[in-house]
Amino acid sequence: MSRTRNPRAPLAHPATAEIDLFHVLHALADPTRMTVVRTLAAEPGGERPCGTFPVDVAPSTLSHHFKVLRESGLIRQREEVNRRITTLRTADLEERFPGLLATVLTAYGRSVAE
Amino acid sequence: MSRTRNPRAPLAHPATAEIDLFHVLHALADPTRMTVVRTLAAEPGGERPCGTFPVDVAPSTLSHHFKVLRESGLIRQREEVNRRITTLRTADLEERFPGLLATVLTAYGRSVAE
DNA sequence: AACCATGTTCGACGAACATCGAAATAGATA
DNA sequence: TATCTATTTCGATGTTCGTCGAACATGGTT
Repeated sequence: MSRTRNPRAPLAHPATAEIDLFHVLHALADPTRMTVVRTLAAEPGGERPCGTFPVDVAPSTLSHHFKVLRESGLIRQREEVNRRITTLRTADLEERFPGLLATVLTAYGRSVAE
Repeated sequence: MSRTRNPRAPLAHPATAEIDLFHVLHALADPTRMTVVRTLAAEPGGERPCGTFPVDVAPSTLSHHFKVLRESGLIRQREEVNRRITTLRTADLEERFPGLLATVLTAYGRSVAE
């Protein structure tokens, strides 16, 4: 018995009804994670692999942020060939907290525009 | 020279244009602070002294939360006789991030109602 | 002058967080 | 099979956070 790792955990996502507002707000209160969310929201129906986000952190750090986003219910990730594809849970968020995501993204757009 | 304290600092508030979205989201991502905001929002034009909020933390802890809320731009505090009166910066928030506060408060109402 | 009420600052604590580098996993390719 | 690519997990580090109790500041009351 040498290794007791848990590689490739089964990617748990909260159900729509279980999405917690405080977790969502906390997840959005970070520039790197906001960039991820905003990038996904920019292209409707957008999916993209982890490596393609315009963020400036180490891969392991980004992986951590994906976990936070996933567990908060903001994004969904599915396994694919050699990639992990990320999508925004737009509809689920809209069902759980109507208007929240759009309003926050608009607010972010404002603050970027000075 | 014995004491180098700074009692009763002059209560700095960010200008409306300087309100930072990440600070706001972070401030709202805490149950105690959310309770403060929600309590103020519940009564239109509501003002109330610090001691009258339905929260369950030590006075010093609450004071800390007020500081976070004040510095994020969510609340305004003014000195009065022996009290410090707190108000929600509803109009300023609306100007800076339209719809954000209302949407978040509605979302919170939802999550409380299960 | 003592006391009380209100709310703050200070200093400490453990928990959570953002970050990284190294090692590991899994599949595709050479 | 060895290697490359994509991404995660692990372990460590330094920082921020939420919390508290103790002490302090201010002003009204006794």
